[in-house]
Amino acid sequence: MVMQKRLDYGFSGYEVPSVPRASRSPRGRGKIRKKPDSNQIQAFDILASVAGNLLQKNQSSVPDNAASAKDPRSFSGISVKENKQENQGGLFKEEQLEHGTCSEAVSGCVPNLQVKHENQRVMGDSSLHENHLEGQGQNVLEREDERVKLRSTNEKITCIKNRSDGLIEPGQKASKDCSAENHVEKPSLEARSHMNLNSLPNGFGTRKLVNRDDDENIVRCTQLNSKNMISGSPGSPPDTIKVKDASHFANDENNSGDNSVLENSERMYPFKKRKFFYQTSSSTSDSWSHCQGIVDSSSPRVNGTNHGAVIEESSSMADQQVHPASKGCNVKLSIKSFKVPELFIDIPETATIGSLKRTVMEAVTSILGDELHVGILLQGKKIRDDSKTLIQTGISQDDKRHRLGFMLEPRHNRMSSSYNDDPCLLTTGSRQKISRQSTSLMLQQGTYNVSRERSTVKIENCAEGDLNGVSSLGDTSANNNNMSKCRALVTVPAINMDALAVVPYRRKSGNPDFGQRRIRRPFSVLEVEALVQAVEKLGTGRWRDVKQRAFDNAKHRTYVDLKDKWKTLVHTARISPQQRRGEPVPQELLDRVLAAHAYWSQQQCKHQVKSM
DNA sequence: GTTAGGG
DNA sequence: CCCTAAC
Repeated sequence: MVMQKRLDYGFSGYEVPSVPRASRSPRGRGKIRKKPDSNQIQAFDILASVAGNLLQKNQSSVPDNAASAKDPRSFSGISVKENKQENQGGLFKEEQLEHGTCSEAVSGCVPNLQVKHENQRVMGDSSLHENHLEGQGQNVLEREDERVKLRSTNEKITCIKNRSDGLIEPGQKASKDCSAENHVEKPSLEARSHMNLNSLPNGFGTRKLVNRDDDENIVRCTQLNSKNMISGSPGSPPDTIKVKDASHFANDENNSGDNSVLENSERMYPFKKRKFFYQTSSSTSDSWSHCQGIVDSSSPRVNGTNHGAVIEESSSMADQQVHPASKGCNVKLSIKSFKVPELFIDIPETATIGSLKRTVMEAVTSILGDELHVGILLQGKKIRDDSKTLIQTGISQDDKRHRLGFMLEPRHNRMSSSYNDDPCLLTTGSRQKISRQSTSLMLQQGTYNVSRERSTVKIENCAEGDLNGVSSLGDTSANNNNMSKCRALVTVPAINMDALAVVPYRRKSGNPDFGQRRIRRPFSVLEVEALVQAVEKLGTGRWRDVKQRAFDNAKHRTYVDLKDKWKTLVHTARISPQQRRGEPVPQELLDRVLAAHAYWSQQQCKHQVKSM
């Protein structure tokens, strides 16, 4: 579907100047007040917080799967039996496509995270900058049973298949240093990556990385013929393009078209500001769908198979550890990595590594952006009794291999009940699946145009990031091909934007005590376009209508959000491109913003004058 | 419940 | 995004 005709810059397309109710004169409404303290970190979970920082820093860091190879159950969310398969056995699947494919596990390691108990001192690198996706970390490829696993220490995911792309090939030997097995079960999450929509030329093949979760954590890399992507010529391999969170955000049916929006996401979530709240929610279901953290004894390197997957006390401490009785001995833990749900990524071959990183990061941050609970696993078992001391639990003992694991569990995992306004609302049936893997959105290869079949896209994910629905702009440009076809594995009947845009947290329903700030969800270019279009038509001051018209299905976008976005767009349009941040908004859109803004401002003035 | 604005 | 006065 195409995004709607572009409006002429003329104002002919504007609707009759309906001045907003009671022409609001510049009455100073807002008032200055002290900023809420709500931001204070509340009962927090240092682990979560640290993890957030780390992620923030390493934008694309992907958690390491490695972990508990021994205890697959730790990840979970998924059925236990699946877990039992353990790694080696076939968790990786390879899929071949006509044009070649490859499967790989994608995993990344979060930089070492060290947590010192007692004093809660966090060591380790926590200073990451915000936008540098590149450059850190090294990719490690491992080959296993003909399957290639890719692991990255920091944030890279490499698609191994085509040489043409210059990526590492499976056969190539890559340095490996990361843990080897990580096939633990994890929830799957799909992340669509539409990389720079604007910058990608049309018609490029798309590479798809799929990390599947079902029982296997695998990532498939599929190459598509560029031609196919574009035209979808018959006989061509099915496009496996995925839609990111498949969220279509708004569709204005009336507007001749849908305003579907593709979301580009290239932004990072502001973990800096994010707060993690400790949730006591009881259900620590066995499904740790989100992330699992693995604490590893300090040293990064591991042996053969378990690189860093297991947690140990830091060696330094280990030596000192005395028996349980000894008090006063701090336990140092180094969380080597947190595991995240599987990621499903489709990305054009032409996308840059940076884009890929961003995409992955986005997916990861989306997951982590949720309200999290930290779960502790000791030798595969979840420790639920929060009142136990480390010593009692055995963590402080000198056993060097505690296999202590940290997991980040999204709150909504357990839910099932209150999902009212939660986007995650899916039908019961689908919910079941969801509960199984709360964070995953899986799309299956298929050939269909997302834009039209949105309703069938399914999602199970908690990603908050941008999940707005998106549909390809038919003609607009480079984006078209990107996501021309995708199908969700799990399908939920008619999902609405919400479903697509799964927002993990429930703000008000949960613990009222902790009003959590909503996660930041930058507007995608498509959303901006939809907004602009609506405002052009309706004018400023009718945000509710704008919302209804263009973002009706995007529950996560309130009219206030739209109003705010418009405000920022106007501001953005007025500043120099160099000063703009975030995902670039096409100048053309900004021009429209200014034009519409000027027009409606004028209308408002006229109206006011008239009424005087 | 909306809108407008400052934070 | 949040918060809230003013509607």
